[in-house]
Amino acid sequence: MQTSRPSRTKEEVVKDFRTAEILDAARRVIGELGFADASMERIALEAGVAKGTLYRYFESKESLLAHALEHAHRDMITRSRAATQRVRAYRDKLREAVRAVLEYSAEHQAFYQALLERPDLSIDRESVVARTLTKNFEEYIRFVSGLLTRGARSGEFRPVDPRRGAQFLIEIIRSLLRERLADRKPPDVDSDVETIIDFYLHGVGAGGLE
Amino acid sequence: MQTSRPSRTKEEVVKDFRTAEILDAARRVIGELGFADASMERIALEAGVAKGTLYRYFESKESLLAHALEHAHRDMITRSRAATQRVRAYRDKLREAVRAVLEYSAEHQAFYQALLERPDLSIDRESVVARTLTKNFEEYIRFVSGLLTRGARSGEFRPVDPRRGAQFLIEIIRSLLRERLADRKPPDVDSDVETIIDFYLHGVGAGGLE
Amino acid sequence: MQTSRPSRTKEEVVKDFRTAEILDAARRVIGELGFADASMERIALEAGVAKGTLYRYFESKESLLAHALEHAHRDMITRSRAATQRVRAYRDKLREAVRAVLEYSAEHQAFYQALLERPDLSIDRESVVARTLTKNFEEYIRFVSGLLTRGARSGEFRPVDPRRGAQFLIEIIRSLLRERLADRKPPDVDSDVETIIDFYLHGVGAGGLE
Amino acid sequence: MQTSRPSRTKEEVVKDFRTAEILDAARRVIGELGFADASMERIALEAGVAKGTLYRYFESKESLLAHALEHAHRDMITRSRAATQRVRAYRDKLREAVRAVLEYSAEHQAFYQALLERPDLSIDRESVVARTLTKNFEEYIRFVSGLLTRGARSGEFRPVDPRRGAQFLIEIIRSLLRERLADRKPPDVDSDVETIIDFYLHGVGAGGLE
DNA sequence: CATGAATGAGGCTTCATTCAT
DNA sequence: TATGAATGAAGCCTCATTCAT
Repeated sequence: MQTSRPSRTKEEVVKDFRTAEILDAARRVIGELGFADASMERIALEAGVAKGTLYRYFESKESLLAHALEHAHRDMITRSRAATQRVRAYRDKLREAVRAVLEYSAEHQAFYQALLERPDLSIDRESVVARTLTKNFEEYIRFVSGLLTRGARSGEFRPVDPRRGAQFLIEIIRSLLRERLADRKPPDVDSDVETIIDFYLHGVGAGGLE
Repeated sequence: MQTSRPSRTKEEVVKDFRTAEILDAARRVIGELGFADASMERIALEAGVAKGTLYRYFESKESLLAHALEHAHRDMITRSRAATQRVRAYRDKLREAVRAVLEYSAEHQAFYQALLERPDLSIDRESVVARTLTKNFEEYIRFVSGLLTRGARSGEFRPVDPRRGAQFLIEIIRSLLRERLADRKPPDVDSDVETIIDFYLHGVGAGGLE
Repeated sequence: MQTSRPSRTKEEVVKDFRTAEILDAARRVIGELGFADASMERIALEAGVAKGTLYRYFESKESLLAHALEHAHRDMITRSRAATQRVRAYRDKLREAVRAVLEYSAEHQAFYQALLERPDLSIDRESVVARTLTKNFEEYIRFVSGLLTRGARSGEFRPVDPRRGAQFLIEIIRSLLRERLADRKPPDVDSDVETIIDFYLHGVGAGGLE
Repeated sequence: MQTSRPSRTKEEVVKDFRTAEILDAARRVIGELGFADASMERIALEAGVAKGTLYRYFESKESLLAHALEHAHRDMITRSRAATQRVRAYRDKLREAVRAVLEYSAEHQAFYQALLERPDLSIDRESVVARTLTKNFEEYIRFVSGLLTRGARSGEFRPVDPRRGAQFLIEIIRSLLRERLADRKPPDVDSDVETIIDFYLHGVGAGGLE
């Protein structure tokens, strides 16, 4: 009467569930305290498990943090891709990608900064966390620069170096994100999306010859 | 013929020299290992002094790091201001400010990132270091937004929110900086300056209606 | 037949046992080296645990020392009270209180001095340890001066200032204690008790007019 | 014209003067902060000399503290002896000795406690300081017990163990001293002298049989 | 002789990791 | 498998002592 041998045993399901719980807890703790003060103790507390349990799911703190980043990154990039597919024009795709990021961040608060973070002063540069950040960052860069490349081909964008262009967009988003996170009552997402897109498309120049 | 105003005793000169040596050592260590792993032990080693000696010059690790940031920030902003005064047009002022930052960073490598850094995931958010970063960042924001405001009045720039505009520029510079720092052989500064200015003034839009 | 109220889990029992072990180790170390040289390292060694373990039981060195004092003080005052209740006459109560102290100290050696110690030259005067000493000392003062007051009312004692009288008794005890502790073979307790009581009741005067 | 070769050269006089200055400074610092917090830095500051200078006069911190104790002890015992010689009766001698101590302590405040201090919890027991304290204490004990012995021979005192009797007196004095030092406005010396002498001669007993 | 900058041993405390239950 | 007590390396800081000037 048992269901036809599921591809995953009950143990595996439980394990995956716990893993996700822990990663979420890590996300919350990092968001609240920052990387530097996110201790295993605190993460365990937040996850409602014992400290030792964390080591049954992750081999080290480094690994746990790296997975937490990866986890959130997956979430975010999935949303971004989905959002861009709902519209046609590349300007609109860009707009929706920006909106997806801002919305995601609104849900996950401060932690989110780390997603677009690069290997930074704060983190041991040889570390797994650093490599994960770099990898995630690169993936997002490729995603955005893909939009730019195809948008340039379609004539909607100037033919700028797409990698550079993508980087710039990401930085601008992060900058605005930071403000939003600092604000107790940030403006609504739409208005910030427009600010970014307007600036990103037209720059600050008055339009005359340079 | 010698001036009768010694103004600084030999001891003061020596003290200032040592202070600068330590700050430079700190700058190198932070550049190499990041904030999180910059220990007093390591800084002392780099400076060629004993651990205890650091405490003759700075009352705590926090204070030392904060001063290292401040020290570099002063250098950089001084250069930026000077550079902008050598030219008239606001677009040129902007260009020279960007160049000053890139050049300064070329000399001080990775540490430099911290200068434009804001209180970040890596750093205890209540700390003196965090406050110093915020202060420095705010000062640079005011400097750039001053340029934007006056440039807008002169008709060279669109009337965007100057604080936002300044933030965006700084983020773009940081983004490029990061690439330069990662590159073993970064392109020459002029070319990167043009990339930034071009993007910053015109955006990536093709120019049609949005 | 067994009680159904476990009241304390096995973990709590173990915890209490360890706590007591550590406090005893601290007591020995303080007794051996004095407060000033009682380091956490040394206490951990004496207790047979790692340095870090101490911090699972006490939040700081101060707290550990303060609890060690408190721990021993509780022991001692409990015994003193019990001893005084076994006899009627106030002179006898006094005698038994003195005996309790001397006996207790015989068991706990040098550390014991600290129990009757007041915030002293050796200890940071604002510290928790200092406050604990003061508190303990005051409690003992009240206990003794209670005996004096009631004994005076019963006509057994002269109506001296009871607080002063209590202080004097404690100091006399301490003085004798010190000798006992210094001696490898102190005289038996009874004889010292009589010495104290005799002196305390009659003074050194020959009895004529002053 | 120079005075006929003084027994001490000018250098020696200066040296002795400096030595005394430093010892006084140490006395003040110990009185203010206690032994545990009396650092060489602080003593040098108080004495108005450089830290290194202290080591020209004393070979170590230990030695300096021991000499400071010795120095103050000499002062005090000299006064006590002188005071006892101004009167005949042993009860009066005792009274004057007590008064000398209280008066001396009024001048030198908290530091004074250390004079009657015995090797204590606070101090490394093998140390020079500990040995100095013991020595000083013993000397004072001998002084007082001499009074008691001779007073007993003259019939003024009961024939108690003179060493014990001396100890008890010293402890009683210390106890009162402590109160005086804690009080912002201690009662006048005379009244405390009488309290001590009254208690010391007659005890607290009501006079009936024990 | 005097100075005070420099030293470095040693003290307190934190926290990632291990392991017996 | 989960726990959390125990561990000890490593970090920050203090201060007695030394020594070049």
